[in-house]
Amino acid sequence: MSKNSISNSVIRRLPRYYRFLGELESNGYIRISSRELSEKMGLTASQIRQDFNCFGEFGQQGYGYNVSDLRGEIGHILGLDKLTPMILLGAGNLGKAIASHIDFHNKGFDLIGAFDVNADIVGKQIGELTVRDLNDLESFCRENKPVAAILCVPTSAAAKMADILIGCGIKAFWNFTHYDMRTGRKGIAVENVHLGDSLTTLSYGLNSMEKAEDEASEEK
Amino acid sequence: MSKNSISNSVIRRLPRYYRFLGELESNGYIRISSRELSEKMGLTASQIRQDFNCFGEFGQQGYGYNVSDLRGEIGHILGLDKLTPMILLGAGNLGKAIASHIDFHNKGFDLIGAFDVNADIVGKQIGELTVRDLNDLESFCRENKPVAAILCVPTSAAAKMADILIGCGIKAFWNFTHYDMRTGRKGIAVENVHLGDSLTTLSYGLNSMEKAEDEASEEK
DNA sequence: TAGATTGTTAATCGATTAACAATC
DNA sequence: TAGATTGTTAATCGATTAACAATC
Repeated sequence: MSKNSISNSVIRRLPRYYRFLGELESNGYIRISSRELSEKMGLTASQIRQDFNCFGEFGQQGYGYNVSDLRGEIGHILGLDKLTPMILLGAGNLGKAIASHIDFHNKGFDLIGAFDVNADIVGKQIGELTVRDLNDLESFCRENKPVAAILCVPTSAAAKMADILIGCGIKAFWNFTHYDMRTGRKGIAVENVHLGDSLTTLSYGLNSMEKAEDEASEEK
Repeated sequence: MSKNSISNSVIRRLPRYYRFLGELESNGYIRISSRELSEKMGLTASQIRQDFNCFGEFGQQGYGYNVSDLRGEIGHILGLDKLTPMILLGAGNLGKAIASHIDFHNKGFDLIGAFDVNADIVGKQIGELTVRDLNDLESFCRENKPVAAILCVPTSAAAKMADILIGCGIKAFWNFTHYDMRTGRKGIAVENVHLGDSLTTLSYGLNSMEKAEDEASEEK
């Protein structure tokens, strides 16, 4: 390994760095110091310097970081300077919305196909894509070699679908089902989204806040 | 505070515990030990016991945990035993999909309204809701007192929209825009989803895996 | 050169794991 | 009672913060 493996905490912050640096660049920033960036992002300057130094020396003492260069480096680390072919499984409400809402090219992917089992959906358009029958999946994969997949199928179908896709050569899953795909399978990258858990967390946040306020007001 | 504040790491695991316990319950489990649960969830038994003990003593020595009771306790901690009225802002592709895809009642929320500025969308149905004009937001809030909001508006409109909503009494935000809502504003709960960052993280995972494999094959 | 700011080491803090006494 | 498993304390591990020498 070139730089012995990066911790998950750091990786989770990289997309946000990339996003902020993009905004800074559009706002005309040429350089930025770790202190200034820390204020904008709500982190410490120390953490920012530590994070960047996992990957190399991107800054210059007495000057700071060149915004455009740094953004380029992080983009490269994230693999955004090439396009991985991706397919969508399940073109219902959610799948369709994801497919049309996300700027895939800016995230390092190219959405090249969409599949569903529902005869009412097959043949419909999603942007420039025509939804295909799931029966055509294998032949499509042989021909077009997609490497990544979006799972928007019903949770009950997720595990089986994942196995089929791995058989077709898929190596990365963006999983929107409630099925907990175990990350760390041999040579498979997984990103579980779990919107339901996210909303549940919000419920906790709201309720614990209200509880704290109630207790504060009782203390008078 | 009853049990001095719970760490974020624990909170993030709670929805997943709740989900797994629900599945166990439907599969007929009456009791489960921390060891058995740890194997199913891919955690350590120690961590599970530590987590639960943040909130009280839910188990019984020599026996384990009663699945249904434990699920109830965690549900209560998460605030799932009441319904917080919630509204949707932005009923485009993504907003519509979220609204129809999520089981709000099981996450402690009740979706009671949807709003958009687009005349083509206003008046359309999302499930049982009719999309309203954004101009009607304030009067709707005065009358129906929603407490939570889903932000599916364009990123450029997010900051202003959030301020308006706070003015209308909204206390919890489920934010799907790219605007980084700073969590920890006075009395406001925020859950940022950032689908784009999630996909970017997948790109990193895929690319770093491929790099590792390339290096491994060079080493022969 | 003097001032600024990085890269990096050391100190602190927090979260996870291990161990075991308490007890069902 | 004996066996099992919790609740909880102590040990370890990892991540964040602070400090400062290196250097632009």
